[in-house]
Amino acid sequence: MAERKCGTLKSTKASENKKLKRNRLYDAAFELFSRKGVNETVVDEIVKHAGIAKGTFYLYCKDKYDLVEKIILKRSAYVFENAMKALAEQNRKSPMDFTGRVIFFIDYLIEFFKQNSNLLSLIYKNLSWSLYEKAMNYEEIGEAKQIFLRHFSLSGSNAQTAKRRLFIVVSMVGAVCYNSLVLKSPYDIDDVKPELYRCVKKILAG
Amino acid sequence: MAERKCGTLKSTKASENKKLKRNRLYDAAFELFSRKGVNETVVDEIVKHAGIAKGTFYLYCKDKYDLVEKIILKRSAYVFENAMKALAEQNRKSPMDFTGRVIFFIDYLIEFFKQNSNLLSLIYKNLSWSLYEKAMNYEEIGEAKQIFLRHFSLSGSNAQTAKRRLFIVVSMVGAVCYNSLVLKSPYDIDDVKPELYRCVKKILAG
Amino acid sequence: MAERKCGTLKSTKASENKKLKRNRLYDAAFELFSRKGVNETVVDEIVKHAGIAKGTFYLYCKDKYDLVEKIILKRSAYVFENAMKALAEQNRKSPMDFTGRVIFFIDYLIEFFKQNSNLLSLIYKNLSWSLYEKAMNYEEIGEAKQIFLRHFSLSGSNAQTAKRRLFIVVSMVGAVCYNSLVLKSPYDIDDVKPELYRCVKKILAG
Amino acid sequence: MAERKCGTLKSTKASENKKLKRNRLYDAAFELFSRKGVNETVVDEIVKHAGIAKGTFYLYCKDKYDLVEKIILKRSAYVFENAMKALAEQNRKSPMDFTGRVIFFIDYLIEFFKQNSNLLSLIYKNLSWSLYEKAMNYEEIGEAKQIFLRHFSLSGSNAQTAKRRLFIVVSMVGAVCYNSLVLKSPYDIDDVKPELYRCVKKILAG
DNA sequence: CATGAATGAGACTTCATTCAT
DNA sequence: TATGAATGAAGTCTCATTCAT
Repeated sequence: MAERKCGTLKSTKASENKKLKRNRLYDAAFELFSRKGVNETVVDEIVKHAGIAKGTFYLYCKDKYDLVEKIILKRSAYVFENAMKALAEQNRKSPMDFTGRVIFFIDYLIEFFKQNSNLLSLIYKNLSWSLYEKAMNYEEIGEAKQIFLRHFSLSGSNAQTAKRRLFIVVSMVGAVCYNSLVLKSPYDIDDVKPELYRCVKKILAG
Repeated sequence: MAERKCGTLKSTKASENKKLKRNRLYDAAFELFSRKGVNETVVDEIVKHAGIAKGTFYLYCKDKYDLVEKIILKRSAYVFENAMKALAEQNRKSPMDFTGRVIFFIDYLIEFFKQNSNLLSLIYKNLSWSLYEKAMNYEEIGEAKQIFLRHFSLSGSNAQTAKRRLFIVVSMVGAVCYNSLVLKSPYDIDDVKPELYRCVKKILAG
Repeated sequence: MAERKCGTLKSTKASENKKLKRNRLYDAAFELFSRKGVNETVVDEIVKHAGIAKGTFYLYCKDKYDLVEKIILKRSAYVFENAMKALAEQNRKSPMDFTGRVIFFIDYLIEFFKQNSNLLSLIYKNLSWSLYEKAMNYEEIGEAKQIFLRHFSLSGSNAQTAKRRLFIVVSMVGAVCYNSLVLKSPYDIDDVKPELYRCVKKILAG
Repeated sequence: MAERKCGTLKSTKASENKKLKRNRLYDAAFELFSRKGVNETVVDEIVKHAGIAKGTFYLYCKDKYDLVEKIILKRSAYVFENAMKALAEQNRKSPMDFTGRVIFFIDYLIEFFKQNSNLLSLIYKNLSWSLYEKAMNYEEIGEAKQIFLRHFSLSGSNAQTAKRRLFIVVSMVGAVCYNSLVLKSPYDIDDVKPELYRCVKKILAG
């Protein structure tokens, strides 16, 4: 009887419980996907690490690949949000020109991925255009892109050129990071950084 | 006497047959790996397409992943060899400066991968530092790298900086091509090319 | 309330079902292992006979050889337990001296294996010292050994000698049974029995 | 032309060569069968070790199991022949009674198998009544059995009893050796020997 | 909502045997 | 007689997904 009264309370508790389970699932999956790769991680292992039943897995996602995308989007949004906040804060303290702001933003991401190369690896290995588009629909992520493009449109540049230039910068920085941090190429990211930023500046210089 | 002749003929026929089989295997596997991805391609399908028996598959490679590497290395060496030849030929006809030669080389590769984006996809999705090192041990591939670095050493630049600059250029070009040609991002490679080459020039300019 | 009852019922039903499946698996595997040998029995056949899916097989054992051991240990323990019970019962009805009890015990086993030579065959063909040790950790099996040794220690004999004598008796009886019942040597076990028991008595006589 | 003349010589050479190949095949197979077991040894490995081609394997035996039997019979005959010779020699030097001769013979075999437990293992693991009968048709092996039985018939004993007694002794000694030398039971053969010979004597004593 | 036993298609790989040379 | 590349049936085991409870 008491139980019936607590209907609302119960559902709240249940939904909290659900959220908790989802987080455990996401974290366990991320840890395994990063460490072993998506194909090499089996659902059995994920649910065991998450402490949930196998059937429950399919209550939270369509399949393993759907889960990868969800995790990537969630974590990427989080990083971008923080990067934007840090940029705003820094800019408030000591205003920077456009190139300075871009470099600051890139540097923030590089420093983050230096500590979280797992995530970078996961993103790169599961990249697709469809995922990229989904990401752009996230407010936290798409905003950065818009700011970049707006600068060029304000400075009277051709919008197409601006987009392509962004595309090249992102490709370049991403690839260099991936090679350095994930493929463990012999080029340490800290050694490459000066040269990399020099390149970014040159490209942006128009 | 007839017998002796037969002996030679025999072994020739057999080894020709063997070569033929290997090529059929490599081609069938490449077609499937490119079209469907390595993990999604099953050995059964490869051998059916190649018209060989399943057991024969394991006569030519340790397993599916060994085959991927063999195919990538073989095809990459082939492309690089041709690119080097074309560069030499073109340079003979109308000599170019260093930057011109680099751009020519890059352009040759881009044009090739435009027609063979399957190979580019296969390479990227199976890239690892170990594979990269194996590639560099191929005369046809490693040579291009050496030529690039030699230029910088001759021009009195710092060797470390030269290597890093090469690393950045390769990362950038590779990523742009991959995104354009494989991920089918909305940026057509031909539209991006001018901007891309402008970036390459700026980076090389020192 | 009804729900709570259901809960118990559910788990009972499920676990009963599970036990049933396991027994079907064990029985089918035993039948095939005995009739055709372990190596000649394929998992496909076992699961077909047991009426379970292939995957289910690996829910109950690591592999085919793990299953053999499990079956041998389970059945051996069962036989030994019954032999001990029969011995106790018989001794209660008409008490026997030590040698008499040993012969009774051996005779019980021989009569059992006469009807179940399949099991004897399976045991012998998959015998190893490690399996022997696992068997000795079974209460039902190890106990018989202890009783035998205790007799000698009580009668003041050397413990080492007792153990070796047991070892010889077990080896002898086992081999004679195996040759007679499994290898189908022309020596019928019933014809050899008198001579065999005479040997046992002589050996035990000290 | 010269070749044709040498017909006889050639065939001799060829047959010598053939014999050599057969020996290499037998020795390589024995080494592998002993070390890894018959089922775990693949034909490919045998021929590689023997330095012959795969197809040649089937020129010398029907299949792997046929080869095992051939090897066992050949080696067993060799051991028995030597044991008989040693017994005759020893008996000439200092004549022994029947039991003494049996023990000498057993001891010779045990000492041999102590150095060649591989062979004992191979024999036991591939024992069948049909193989036993083939062995008895070998002069070198069957003779020992006949001598044993003749003794009993001369001493007026029942022939059936004699055969059974032999059967029990052989079973007992064989099993004890197998357990000690092959299964590596904790009972060292040298420790068990005195007790074992005591048992043999008691059994033979009638 | 949650569970986890059961499923079974299908993956990879091995290897005894054949047969054209 | 000798070869060894080719065969392909047969083997073991995995794992995403379902569904009765």
